[in-house]
Amino acid sequence: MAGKVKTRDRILKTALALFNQEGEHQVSTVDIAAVMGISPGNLYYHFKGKEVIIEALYDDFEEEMRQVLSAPIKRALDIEDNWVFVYILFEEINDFRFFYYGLASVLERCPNLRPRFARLLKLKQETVDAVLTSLAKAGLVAFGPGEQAALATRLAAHLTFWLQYRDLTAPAQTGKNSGRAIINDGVYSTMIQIAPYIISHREPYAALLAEYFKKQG
Amino acid sequence: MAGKVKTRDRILKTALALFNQEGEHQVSTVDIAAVMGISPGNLYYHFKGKEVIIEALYDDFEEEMRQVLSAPIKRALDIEDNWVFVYILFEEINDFRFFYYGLASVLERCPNLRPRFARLLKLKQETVDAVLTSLAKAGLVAFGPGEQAALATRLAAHLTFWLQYRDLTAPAQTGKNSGRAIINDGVYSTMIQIAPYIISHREPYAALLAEYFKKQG
DNA sequence: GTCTATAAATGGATAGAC
DNA sequence: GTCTATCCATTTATAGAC
Repeated sequence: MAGKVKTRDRILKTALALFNQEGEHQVSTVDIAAVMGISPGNLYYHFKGKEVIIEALYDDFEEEMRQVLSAPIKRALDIEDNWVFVYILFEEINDFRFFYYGLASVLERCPNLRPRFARLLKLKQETVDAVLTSLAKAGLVAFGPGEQAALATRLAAHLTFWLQYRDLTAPAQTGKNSGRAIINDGVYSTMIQIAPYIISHREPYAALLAEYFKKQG
Repeated sequence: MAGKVKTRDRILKTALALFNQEGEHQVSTVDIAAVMGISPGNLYYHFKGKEVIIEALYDDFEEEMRQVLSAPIKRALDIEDNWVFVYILFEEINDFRFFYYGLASVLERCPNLRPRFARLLKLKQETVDAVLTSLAKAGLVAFGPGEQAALATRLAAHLTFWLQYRDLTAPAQTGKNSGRAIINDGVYSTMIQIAPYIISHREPYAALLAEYFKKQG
């Protein structure tokens, strides 16, 4: 009764897991049904097709992402808070990584997701920009003309393409907690891009970076 | 006789054009044959399948790319030379843009292209690093510890993902010379990332950037 | 080298019984 | 809500005639 999970939700959960594992366009609706042990017809009763499933998953993703991105708006973050913030951001992206690995495929299949994804990218960029502004106001960082906007743009792009980049440069780790390693690398490669602009407490920041780097080694 | 283009080459040329226009996985072998006005059977006589076509195209791309990337090794470049260098790099990428737009799809279909693409990315990064070294030696730029390597890495990634990023942020321009605009934006967004590290001739560089920006407006 | 015809395989989708 | 059975469309791939 109360513990019984609805088939609709099980479909979404299974689809997400399979998409993340194999890539969206390698997984058919029949595959999803087969893994769940239900019939394709049953699956089609709940979702008219694969597009609808993907869009439903995107709804979930966008909602969670917007929530995460609202954190720095609510209150200013110090450097360590930002560390955690970026970590959570990457965790969220990693949870729905099939969007990021197969971006082109997904947007081809679901063209109406394109403007939504673009808007989310813009929101990332604006959020990062706001964070940088608050860091600058706190006197921790300083930017030359245009540098802050450029950095915000770059970091938003970095968030978006990091998984693809990492997949290309590092061997595809199939290990247990390889997800952790990928996230850690992502956080590190993000934070190090801020380093050149730091004007006070440079040493603690460098130490933090070094320690973080050691932990993931 | 001498003017007669071999069918094999026409297939490659047509496939490349279609892939770039519509995206690789939207174009079937039948489509290619139809556009050329030959039969699918004939196409299969020349290429065993789509993979083989894609790999042949990648052979061409890699060869040209390696040639372009060898330029800065042969002789040191000044700032203006580098401008041209980056422009040619983006032109080359744009000529085979279907690899970059649908990277995940392509690598799923042709897994043996993955290590080759990864090696090419590494070569880009090493080349950029060499260019930065020569600029630093000429006293035009200066880097803190680790900054040069980080910048080289970022620029190589930028070259690789620029098309995807631009496609997401800017409306898909179907105009005549939209390719030019995309390339110009790519060059600009690359060169501006070097700006923070310039220590001499800052003004001429800024002027160059501004002028370039005006041209593409 | 090139064609026609057709096979084989897949993935998306629906109808109707239970 | 769920299943079985089936159909349709697309794409890849091959056989054999010209």
